[in-house]
Amino acid sequence: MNVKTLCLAVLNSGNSTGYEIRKLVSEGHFSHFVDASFGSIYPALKSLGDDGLVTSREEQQIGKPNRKVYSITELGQREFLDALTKPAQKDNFKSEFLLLAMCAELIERDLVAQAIDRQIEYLEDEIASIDAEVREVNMVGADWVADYGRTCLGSGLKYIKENRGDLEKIAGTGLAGRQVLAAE
Amino acid sequence: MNVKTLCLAVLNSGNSTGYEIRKLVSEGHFSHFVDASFGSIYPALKSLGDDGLVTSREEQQIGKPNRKVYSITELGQREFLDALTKPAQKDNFKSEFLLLAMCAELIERDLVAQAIDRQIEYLEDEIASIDAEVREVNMVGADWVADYGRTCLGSGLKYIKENRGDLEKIAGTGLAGRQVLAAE
DNA sequence: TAGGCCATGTAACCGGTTACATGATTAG
DNA sequence: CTAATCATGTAACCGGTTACATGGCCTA
Repeated sequence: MNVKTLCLAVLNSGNSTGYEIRKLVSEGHFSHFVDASFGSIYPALKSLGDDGLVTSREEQQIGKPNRKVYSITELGQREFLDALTKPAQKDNFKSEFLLLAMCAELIERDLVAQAIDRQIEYLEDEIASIDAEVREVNMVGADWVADYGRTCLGSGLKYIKENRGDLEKIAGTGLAGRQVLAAE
Repeated sequence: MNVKTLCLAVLNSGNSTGYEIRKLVSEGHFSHFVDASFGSIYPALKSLGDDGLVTSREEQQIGKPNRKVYSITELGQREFLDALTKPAQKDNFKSEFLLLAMCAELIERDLVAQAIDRQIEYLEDEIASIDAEVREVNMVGADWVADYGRTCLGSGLKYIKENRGDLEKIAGTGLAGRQVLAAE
């Protein structure tokens, strides 16, 4: 999923500016499963315009900089539908926390506990922001996606809270055996 | 989390070759929360060697190409611990499926149903491979991580199976209203 | 008056992927 | 006989980020 398609997706549900797309995509409700920054969104929008997939009109504002409102064209809609027709790329998940958890035996207990605390806080924040953001998007599918997110994050959070003891128990147990391993 | 640190993490739990690291990291048990390819792992290993964080020795094999077995040094272990001490980067999750789900109203019902089928299959595969791979890693934390993965993926899978009807119901409902939106 | 928000845009940089080169062995 | 597995490595390329430039308005 490249930034162009992402822009089309957002614009497909209503007109928007580059600034707003970035906000939605990297702070708002979309931010939980996609991401993009100014440096890729503005060029993408420009290129989409060149290809006739979007149009734009400049809007004056009082006391604020002009904004360039983009709308998707029929061609753009077709392009977007096309992109969705081909099998979606698999989900992509990266987690430093899980890497640390995997290596727990080699890390001091305090450090592991700290990492767990931070992860819990992070997951709780994430869930809270889903609740807050879902109202800002006028798409029917948003509620379904929000529920899905709450479910997954919630079950992960519950697992960590209930089983953190097990991880903390094994923390540091590999430190003594390290010399043996190194000598091999 | 860059590839170098990732290599240190793997090597911290035992000696390994570039080939094996890639397998573990992009097909094996690590692959569910990190990723890297040959083109980044081999240069990373080389650079780690230059910095004295790992050592390597070449091993002859009969009927197979030589393998270069890397071991982490004490310096490397310290470096790795250091990397883990600073707060972990937040989890990073990307999902084309959720983007599609979010836009469900603008997509034909069949297409949505198809995407859901594929997502279910993907999640089931993912869970099955966790079960298969966890035995291949000799780290105590692996079981905890595997359980975490099963929990999260399982709850997501369950949600999709139970609520797919709701999503399919709203699929395509936005297609008629599109003209109105475009005219605005 | 300092910092944050609104708002658009560019250029340098970088981490990583893709594809290629090489080649023996083994399984189907 | 073909394809896959083992195994290491390089080079071109690319998508995207980071940081910068610009500047008015509003809030603390």
